[in-house]
Amino acid sequence: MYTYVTKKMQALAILNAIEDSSWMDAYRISVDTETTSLNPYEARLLLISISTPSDNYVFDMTKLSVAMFKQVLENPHIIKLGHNLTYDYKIFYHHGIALQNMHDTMITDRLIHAVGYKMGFSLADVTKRRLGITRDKSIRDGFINKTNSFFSEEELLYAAEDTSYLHPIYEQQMTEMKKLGLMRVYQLEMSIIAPTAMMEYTGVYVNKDLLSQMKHPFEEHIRIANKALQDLFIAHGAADTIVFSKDGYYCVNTNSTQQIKDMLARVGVNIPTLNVKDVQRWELEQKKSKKKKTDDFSYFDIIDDEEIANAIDQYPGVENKYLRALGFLKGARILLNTFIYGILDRIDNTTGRVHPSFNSLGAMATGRYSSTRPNFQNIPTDKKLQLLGLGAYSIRNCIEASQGKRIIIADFASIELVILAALSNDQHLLEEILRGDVHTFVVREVLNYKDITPQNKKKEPHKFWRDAAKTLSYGIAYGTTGRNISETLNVMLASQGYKITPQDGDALIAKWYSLFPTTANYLNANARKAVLDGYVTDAWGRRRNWDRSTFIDKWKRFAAEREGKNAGIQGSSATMTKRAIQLFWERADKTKARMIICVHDEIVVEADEEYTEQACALLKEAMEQAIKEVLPNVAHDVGKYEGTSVDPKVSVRYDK
DNA sequence: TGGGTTAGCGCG
DNA sequence: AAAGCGCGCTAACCCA
Repeated sequence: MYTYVTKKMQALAILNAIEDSSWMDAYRISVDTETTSLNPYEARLLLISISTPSDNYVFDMTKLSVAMFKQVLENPHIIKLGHNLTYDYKIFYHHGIALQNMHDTMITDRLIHAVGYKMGFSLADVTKRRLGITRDKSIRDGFINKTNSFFSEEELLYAAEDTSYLHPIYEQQMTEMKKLGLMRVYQLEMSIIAPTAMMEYTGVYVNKDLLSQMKHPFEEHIRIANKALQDLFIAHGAADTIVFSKDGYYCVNTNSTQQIKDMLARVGVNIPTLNVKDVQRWELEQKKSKKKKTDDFSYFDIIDDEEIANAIDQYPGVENKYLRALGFLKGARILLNTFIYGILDRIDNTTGRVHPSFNSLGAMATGRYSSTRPNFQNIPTDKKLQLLGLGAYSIRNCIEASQGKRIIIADFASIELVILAALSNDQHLLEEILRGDVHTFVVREVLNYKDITPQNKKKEPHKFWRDAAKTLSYGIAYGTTGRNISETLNVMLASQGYKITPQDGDALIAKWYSLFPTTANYLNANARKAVLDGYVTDAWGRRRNWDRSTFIDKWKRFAAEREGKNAGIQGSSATMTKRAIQLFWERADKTKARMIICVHDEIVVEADEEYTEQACALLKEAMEQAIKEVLPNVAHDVGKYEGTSVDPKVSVRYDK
């Protein structure tokens, strides 16, 4: 049963009645919008569906004005239920309405489930799972690009049902969250819907011309590296057929892992996989068995462009010259296709900006944000471009503050070890991190390299050891194994002439654990908890869950142990960032400063030039307060030491 | 032809 | 045989 509302007087009467109910404790309505587009700048509002706990209304927005909804939707005493409210927030904001007091049934279900495997969270999925009702999504899809203003009985009923289901879903969710101790993180998640929606709505200014200028040099690098590989395979007799086209000739599609592996086998390089990690593993084996070289040639003999030949020659990671050229080619290709064409294609026609989606529980197992279309959490650093011999260009520098504004970048510097130490309440580790230099300590005590001092730690060869110590400590926070850490360290320390066996790796982890037994206990306890209880929690009670029935497979169990060690750390880090986002949202002038990107432990804000100083201060304050609230046992030290102080940087672009 | 998966690589 | 955590995107590949 629902009421189809087309007349202004009728609509006002209904909205007034809802407003009158707001004196009730925790009075709630559910809200949904049907629009012609998912882009808030283009979307035409077709229907607004509202359900109270007892009645369903479908408002025909082709006949009614959205302004009359302002009072109800902004009323802080009325809870607004919705599925994926980030979207509805943007739609209403575009019409001058800022939703208040939201309960998002999609985010809440993600929070409750929080598992490491793929699960559906569309309204249809949640309705099916919780109420056993199957929904036909095709009716909803019919609203997109709708040109007329006639609504069928079926469409109206569908809209009304959608909102009516949200009430029983809400009741289930609240009961479950209270039982699971999730209320604190739930409040946090709901409070960042608005800043998340506004981050998407605001978008990021990208200098189109600057980014476009990068196409040609990247294409040249790719063309030359590709030609070099073709020539090599042909010269070494690996080519069956050579195809000639207007762009030159080729014997293999260098994009195809399968074809490349076949070609490599023909020139004597028999390798199972081509990713860097496996290649490094394979190369170590080759060295051990003293196989004779199959790549006895120079890039300078086959590549005319000296600079590119040199860049490939210097490209780090792997030794074998076929594989190195291939790695170089793949690196250049991903940058061109994903980040240059990919971002250019996403510049919005209406705003001239790029509007990525930020999914506040995209990393649904851990609590971190994810970013899509495009992903703004994996923009290459300038170092990557330098390695490709393209250091004259920068993708990050194409992301600019718009006219009269500034970009502010602030991150929690190396917060994960602080979190690990604080969660473990390991006074010794905290002491080393906060008042000393834990990596230098690990160099001396675990790696047994004694020449390092606080003064020379940034100079070679001491820096090598410090980097290795850093890798070991972070590896431990990720639940690394002896075998893995030995391989990683072998690559890092190869130039120093050191070799580490998997057994040595085990010994390093054991030594690290023996120096910080309290932290070791925390990590091992969480590994056990993941397996025995099927969940672990972060500092504010955020849970990550595992399906314990899979643990009869010991490899699944081992994976859960590693994940269990890391989940509390990564979850707490996400909680900290989100708390900072909320505090900044509460305190900053939203018309003068807005978050535009969030990369896990980094918050990027675009602010009016004259408001920059104040925005920096507010951001620093919000982030440092977040550290204190998430890690109360280090609150006393916050702001005093490198690991617990935040130092926002101001620029006209996203440079880091 | 179209959807789902895999391999590889970008970031924290 | 499987072995560091968390993500998303592109091209190739696989199958219907």
